[in-house]
Amino acid sequence: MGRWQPGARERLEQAALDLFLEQGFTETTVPQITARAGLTTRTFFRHFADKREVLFAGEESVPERVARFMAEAPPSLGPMELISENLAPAAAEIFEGRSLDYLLRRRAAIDAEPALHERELRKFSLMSQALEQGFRARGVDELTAQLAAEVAVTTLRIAVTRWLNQHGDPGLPATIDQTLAAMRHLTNTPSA
Amino acid sequence: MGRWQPGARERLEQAALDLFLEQGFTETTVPQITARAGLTTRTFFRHFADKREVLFAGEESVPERVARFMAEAPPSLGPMELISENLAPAAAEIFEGRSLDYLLRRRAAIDAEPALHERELRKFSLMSQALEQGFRARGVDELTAQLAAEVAVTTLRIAVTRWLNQHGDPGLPATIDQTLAAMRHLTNTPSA
DNA sequence: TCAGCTATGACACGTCGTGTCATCACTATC
DNA sequence: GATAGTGATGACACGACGTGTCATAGCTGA
Repeated sequence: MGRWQPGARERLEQAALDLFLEQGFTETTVPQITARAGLTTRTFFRHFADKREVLFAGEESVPERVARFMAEAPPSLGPMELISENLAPAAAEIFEGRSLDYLLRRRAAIDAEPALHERELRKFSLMSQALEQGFRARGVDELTAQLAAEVAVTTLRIAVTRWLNQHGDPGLPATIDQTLAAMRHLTNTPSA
Repeated sequence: MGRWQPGARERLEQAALDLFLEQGFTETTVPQITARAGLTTRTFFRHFADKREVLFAGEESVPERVARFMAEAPPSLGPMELISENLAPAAAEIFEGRSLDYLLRRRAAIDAEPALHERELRKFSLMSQALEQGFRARGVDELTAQLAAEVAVTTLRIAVTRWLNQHGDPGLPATIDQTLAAMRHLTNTPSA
């Protein structure tokens, strides 16, 4: 078994997530994962750069999709307009094909392990960099582009967290809208 | 040399930063660092949890200082007021005792290595969690507390980056004020 | 049938990080 | 000023991570 069996990557992802939830990330060794998937250790590292990456596969294309998304938007839209109108559809595209159950299990594994949490922070950082580039390509000045990118990513991240915490109760678009509204309300509050 | 020589920790930090800048983080082995500092490998890991941590020592106390800071602020201040008035002094306290030259060298090392960048993202994440707790302790609702904490940390992070990129040219407080103003302007822009 | 390509297996190896115990230096107490 | 205690360090072994390298097995097309 294993050699030339299709879906090696998927089998590794499945086995890894199961084991991480069963006995923890640190306690799970790569040989354990590959044994369950019917492969060898060396093959694991041919599919994934490191042990954490098995939970983040297939997300490498998000930044470039973000860039394309922004390039196709009407040039007249300001940064906040762009975020308001396109954050929800972009998020939907990112999560398409992933079941809520998988997302919740994945979330549980990530929350239990600081190393995985760090990897997720990098994912959002990369997304923010792509957004910043997109804003700058639309003529936004550097500082505003940085801030707008961070606002978008932060809003998305918090909204997704809340959405998952409620087991997907209000839809993701509705949660995003709520979060964006709260962000506006917060920053529009007069200060001092 | 080494045994009972005072300042082992500082010697390790110095040697590590030098080597990271000379030949890169990955290419630098822990034995190389300890050899330059006149110690053994085992001692390195008694002072730092892992190889990255040598650049982040002494920052563990930031979250609790943030919590104290917020508990002592006048209860009447809203989240954005609190950020506006206290972000700059808090930042100044964090960076006290670190020379600009050290901060720039450290920045260069971190920017050159994704693993170090990830560690820095975790630092900001911890800071954000502390801020969120502080806001909640002041009676702010959960969503607003999350957002306010992220806004504060994002503003601080971008401001520090810009400040360092300009070699500390306008002072850090001025840069923070500029960044906060840009954030207000961005989110106050009418949308759609 | 054969040649070429790609994924996998097998093995060796360097580095990271930890557990464990002995040893050395500083300190306090008498 | 001798001695016991405390805390940092040295020395060694070891498991896990991740990589380099070559052989091998399966698929593909002529």
